[in-house]
Amino acid sequence: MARKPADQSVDREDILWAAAEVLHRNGYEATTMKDIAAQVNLTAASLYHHFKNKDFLLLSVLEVGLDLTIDKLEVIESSDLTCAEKLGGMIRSHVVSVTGNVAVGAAMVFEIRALLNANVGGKNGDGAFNSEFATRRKRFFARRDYFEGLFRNTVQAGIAAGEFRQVDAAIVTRAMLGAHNWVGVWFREGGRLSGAEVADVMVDTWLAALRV
Amino acid sequence: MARKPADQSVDREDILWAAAEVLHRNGYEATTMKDIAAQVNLTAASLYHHFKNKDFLLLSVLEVGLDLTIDKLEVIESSDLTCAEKLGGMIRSHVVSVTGNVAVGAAMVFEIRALLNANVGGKNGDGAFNSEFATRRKRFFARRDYFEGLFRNTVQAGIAAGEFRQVDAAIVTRAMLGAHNWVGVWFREGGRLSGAEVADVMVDTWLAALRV
DNA sequence: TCTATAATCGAACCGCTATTTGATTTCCTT
DNA sequence: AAGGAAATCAAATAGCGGTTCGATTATAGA
Repeated sequence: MARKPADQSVDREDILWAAAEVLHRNGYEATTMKDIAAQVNLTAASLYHHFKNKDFLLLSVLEVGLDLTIDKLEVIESSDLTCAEKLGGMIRSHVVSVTGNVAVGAAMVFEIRALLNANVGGKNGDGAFNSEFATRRKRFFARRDYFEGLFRNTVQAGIAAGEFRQVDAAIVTRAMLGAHNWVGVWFREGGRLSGAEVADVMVDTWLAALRV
Repeated sequence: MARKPADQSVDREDILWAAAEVLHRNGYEATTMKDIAAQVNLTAASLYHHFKNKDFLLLSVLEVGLDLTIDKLEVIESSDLTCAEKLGGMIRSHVVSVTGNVAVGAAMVFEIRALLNANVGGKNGDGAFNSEFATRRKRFFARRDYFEGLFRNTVQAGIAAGEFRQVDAAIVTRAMLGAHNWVGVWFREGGRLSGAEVADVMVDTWLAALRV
């Protein structure tokens, strides 16, 4: 009794982007599987062929977003630029990422709380799921710390090298990331500035804040 | 068939703080009326004597948080300090507010999307509710813009007065507010720094970023 | 003390949402 | 062409959550 399998041209990737978009718009809890499915012309039931359940889908979105961002940062970190040049590059890269894919950027920021609450309280004591989920979630948060560390270490190194003035690197780094994350909230394609231009302002601002 | 009306010592105010706290922990959609009620030893049904419904409760939390913050800022704005002094005071005030009541601070930031989605799509065409809600929501967003304007105008004035270097005031202001908002996410009472100390770092950072 | 009003509760209602299941269709490989 | 695997769907399930309702208790004023 199935009807219009139609396209059958939707893959895991498509669903991930669609989910990121809806998540950005509505937030995890307010996002229904139906919403996500509709975005790719599927029914909610079909999503379960691609993802174990809603929590895994969210986790996958976050993983992809974080991986993409980290990959670019690592290239910069392992270059032989000065700390100021490195930090500038990292800021630009991060902000461009956020403006380039607002959905993923915002999901990264706002849905992490949902990830924390997810799959605890053990509604389904389903060992297999919970175990894999717990592992991947833990790894995600570890990577998130690593991500923050990339920025913080660069700030710290710059201070040590005398390129930056003495500041509380941990706090300043978080201030920086907060500013970047917030971009995902207000940035709109087609506004006064492009993503790259916003990124330039950010680079300028933070290097000014740190200049000795 | 009612049982233990017990205390009867809970007022609207108590519920607001409780709601802010739960909201901060779980987010609007993941927060149930039962959760909020439990926080003040009530049942979900009882909340409806104090608030029309869940959306109004959220809105009230946001209104209170914003009002408190704006009140303090206005005092500073109408003083006769230099722009740098004003901006420093405003930053300190805002950050202290956020660290002092993380719940309200975070709710202000993270639950605004919920407010946007709330009460639209007209499940209940209930004219009275929807109309009052729409009005108050609109006013809330207007005040939110006003709040941002307080900072932006001070930055702008500082540039005009030659106290600050030439920057894109709109973007820098948003960067600033993003940094402050983010504090509500990571700050924990009893950590390495107090709220006031974090605020000091912020003031130092932003004045450094703007110094000519 | 008596009474009106406020605050509270338990229970029930209803809609919505994640998820499962079993059939059906499409697609790839041979 | 044929068969199996993959993708999709409709329908059903189960439970949760906001909200309403009527009854009960507390409280403040006359």
